[in-house]
Amino acid sequence: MPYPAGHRTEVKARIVQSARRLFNRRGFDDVSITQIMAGAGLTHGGFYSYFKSKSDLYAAVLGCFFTDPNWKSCWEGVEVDLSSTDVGSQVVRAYLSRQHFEDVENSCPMVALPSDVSRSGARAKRAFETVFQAMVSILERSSFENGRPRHITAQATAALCVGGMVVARAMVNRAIADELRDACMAVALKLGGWDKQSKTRNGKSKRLLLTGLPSQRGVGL
Amino acid sequence: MPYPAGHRTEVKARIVQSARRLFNRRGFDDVSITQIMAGAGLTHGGFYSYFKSKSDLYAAVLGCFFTDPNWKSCWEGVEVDLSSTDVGSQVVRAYLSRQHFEDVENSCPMVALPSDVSRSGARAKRAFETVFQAMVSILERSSFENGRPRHITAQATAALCVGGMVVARAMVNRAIADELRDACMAVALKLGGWDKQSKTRNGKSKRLLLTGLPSQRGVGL
DNA sequence: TGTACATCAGTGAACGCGCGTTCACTGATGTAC
DNA sequence: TGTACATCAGTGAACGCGCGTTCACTGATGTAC
Repeated sequence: MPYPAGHRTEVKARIVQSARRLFNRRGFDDVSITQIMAGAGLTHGGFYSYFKSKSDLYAAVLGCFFTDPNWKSCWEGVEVDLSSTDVGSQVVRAYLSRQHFEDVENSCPMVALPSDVSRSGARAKRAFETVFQAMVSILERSSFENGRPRHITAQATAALCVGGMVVARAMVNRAIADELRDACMAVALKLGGWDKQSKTRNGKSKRLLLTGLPSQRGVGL
Repeated sequence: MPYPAGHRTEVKARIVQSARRLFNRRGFDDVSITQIMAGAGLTHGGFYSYFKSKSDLYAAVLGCFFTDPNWKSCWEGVEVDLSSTDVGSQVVRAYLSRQHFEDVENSCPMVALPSDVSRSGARAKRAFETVFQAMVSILERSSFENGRPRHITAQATAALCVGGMVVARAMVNRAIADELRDACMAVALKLGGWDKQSKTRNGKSKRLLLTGLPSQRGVGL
């Protein structure tokens, strides 16, 4: 066999990563295969030995947001302790953070690509749905509110986080966008009952990769 | 002067309407000028006597969602009484309704195009921001909650409505999407304090055109 | 009322361009002896 | 260790296509007399 085993797998992952960054920034149509391959250090010709078509890659990219365990980094400095009882609180804070707002390339795809997914096929939508459900289930488990079925509150909280970010990113005025993020964060924390708690519990905190939520051991659905 | 005065204005509006429907359904890049002009009953060649470029039209479309007072119809049967004290409640219900969910073509652009706007220029973002702020101000004025500054709650409620719809549209499973809409509606009504009220007050109800909120007399900002 | 005319809204052929996709080829790799 | 070889990952020229955009033209319109 020429070339070491796993070589193709590694290159394919590089292509997907490049595509993810470019799609997050510019959407599906505005990104060319030449650019994606260049981002992976290759030329366009080789593309079709890895993917059947551009749409195929698109679906793979959306799917990989939660199946690919090889995330390199995600929002440096935003740490979430997965074993803590208030993971929900930390997820909300991280999700609506300035860092997540600014880092479009490494953004959660639910924030960067919802419109594109709406117009896509079942495969992309299924990937989106799974990521969202995973987020809901994390919030649900660490929620403190009892007045209403937790599931309902958790669903709304997740929608509030995603919606707040989506809307904030579509604004011109930075100050207004910041204000909106803050408002959403305050209400989301209230909804989960995390506003009565101390902000953080210490302990060794693992970094939570929000774009890869469900692949985290013991967390996903 | 050949041709009646206002002829061009009327045709231009028709082009914008056609573009709006197509953009809502398929986004910016997947819609061609030929299709837009065909939707307005014309051929592609005439386009450039109305708009400088396709991007120019795009900005005009987003801007017109709130400046154009000539909306023909919007969600037949979904009625909102603008003079009622619980407009907020009605806006929330209409916004998260099954009808709005299904009618993609006549959808609020904040639901159909947020990702596209994020990647666009200042003009499109400014239009988006204005529509959102108008929604917030309606919710704020008819809110009943006093525990927290109303403005914060109103911002979050608006983000929740938009976010719930955006996420619901990006899902495969209809039942899950419906459940999400319901959850968001329940929480949004609670946030505004509208859950303690009777559902509707009667009176002559005007139809509220949600995509054109700010242009409604006495309502917008 | 009828005819000649000027205007200009809309037409459709044509353009260049960049894209997705294909494919014959290259040359770096690990293997066999 | 060295040489010949088979494999195949990656290259880049080439393709057809549809797009945005341009422009010389057509023909319907309202006006002038």
